Amino acid sequence: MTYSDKLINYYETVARECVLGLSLDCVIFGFHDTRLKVLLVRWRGTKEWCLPGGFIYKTESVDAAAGRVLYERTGLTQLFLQQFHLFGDAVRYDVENTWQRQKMPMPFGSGTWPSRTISMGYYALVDYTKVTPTADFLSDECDWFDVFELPSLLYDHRQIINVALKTLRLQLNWQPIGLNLMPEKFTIPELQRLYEAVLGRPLDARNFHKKISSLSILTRLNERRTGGAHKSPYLYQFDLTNYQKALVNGNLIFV
Amino acid sequence: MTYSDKLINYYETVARECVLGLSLDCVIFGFHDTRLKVLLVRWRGTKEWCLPGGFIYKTESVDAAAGRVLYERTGLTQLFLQQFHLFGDAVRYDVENTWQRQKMPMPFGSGTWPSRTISMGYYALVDYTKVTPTADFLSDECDWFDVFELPSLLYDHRQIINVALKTLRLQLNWQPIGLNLMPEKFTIPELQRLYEAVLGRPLDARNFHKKISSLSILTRLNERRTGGAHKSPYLYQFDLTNYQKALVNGNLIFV
DNA sequence: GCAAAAGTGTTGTGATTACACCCATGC
DNA sequence: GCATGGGTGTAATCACAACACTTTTGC
Repeated sequence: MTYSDKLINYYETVARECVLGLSLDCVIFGFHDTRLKVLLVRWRGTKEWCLPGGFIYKTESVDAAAGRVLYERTGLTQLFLQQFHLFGDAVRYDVENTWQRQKMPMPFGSGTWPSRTISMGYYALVDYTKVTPTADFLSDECDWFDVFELPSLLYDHRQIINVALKTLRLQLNWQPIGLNLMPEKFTIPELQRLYEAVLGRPLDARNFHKKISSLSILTRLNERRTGGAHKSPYLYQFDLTNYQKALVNGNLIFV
Repeated sequence: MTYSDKLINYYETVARECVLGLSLDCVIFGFHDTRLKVLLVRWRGTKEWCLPGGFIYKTESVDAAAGRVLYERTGLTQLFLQQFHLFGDAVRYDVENTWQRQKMPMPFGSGTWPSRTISMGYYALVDYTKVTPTADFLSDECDWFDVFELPSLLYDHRQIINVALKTLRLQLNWQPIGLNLMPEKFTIPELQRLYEAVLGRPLDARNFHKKISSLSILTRLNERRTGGAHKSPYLYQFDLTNYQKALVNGNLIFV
């Protein structure tokens, strides 16, 4: 059985068992080395990348389907995962061009397969250090990219990432961004780098420290991060109880 | 041809021409007599109400489909219309119970019709005075209801309205709520009633007046609203240029 | 005249911003 | 010892919340 046959077989299975005409695209954000990252997969046999995505089983909730896609690519469960936009334009991208770039028999126009696909966008925030990027049946590779240095993307996925980033910025104050993107232990300057990476502008270290401290959402550990050619910063971890309270009160403001 | 036959015919047409398994529900907010209103339709031959909704033609954008549904129920075009949530639980409501309450042959389980429906929620803000509520093929009646005094609703539509209201409250500061819900000319106390209706709590008249004035988004007209047994308030209208600026700056804050 | 709502200003408080120096570490 | 980044406090400004009385109108 050639890969091409397998692919056709795959689309037949999807057409039988999944909701037709609706798909998911997941923008998975991570944070590493002062940069905001996004997880992409490389389409099999090509140099084209795209967002991890998938279909929804007929008896599965849409949120659960998004969780499943994320688990398959990252190995993580219980992620921070959130709807952000339904991409439903009548013509979202150049189907012909995309088909050629994917170098694969695509099911478009086959009768059972719809000629256009509506896609629900989810974004996820994950701890970069805990992710094991894993390719799937349709892809050769799965890897992180700097959100400001993206490769050539299939479909309208660049636009989807832009909308996700815009949403992330708006929700920075109301959502547990730090909690989900940082590793368990981290320093305050590292957390500041995350906020700076998301907002795209520098923040004042003293004001950041003061603000974070005033929220009582962090616990200082009796450990320091050593190795840098400078004063060793303290390590912190989130105080979950107080973090929840601060979120409910909408106090996490860095606009 | 009986109505029942027509209904079956309708669902067959939808199955042929529309995206299957995905529908729209529109929460249309209006403001009248100091109360926040929502537009509902009464299911034909029953006392059950539900949100105006519809399906998406295969070649139509989802946003355009929502605009179409709204036009059909209100007669308005160019409405403020916004996605707010995708309702995609595997089991959203008791299908059997709903079917009985609708007293109609429903297409569920007919083979071509999917056994579950995912629904995209849109909310719209409209000028109550300009709306002509119009029933459709599936409904006997279309009318406004106080958002806090809703009748018995089909499906999970009460929950959808709750989510829409929550979204509206969150977006009160960032979206042109007043511009879309108020008639062309209005008084500042009337605008204050709208904010109070959305937020569900009273606001201080002096602070409200001061805040609104400081934004320079209103133009005072040389007219007053007469007829009340009290001092006649000035009429105002929105200064669109400055309104847009204030929105971009995120200044419209009444949290 | 009287009831009902409109219109208006000041003050206190809390949050945000701007800003500069010393300290610890690795090399 | 020196370069690098970490850690810390104060003062000015701004936005928001609390608060009371006079004016206008219809009846």
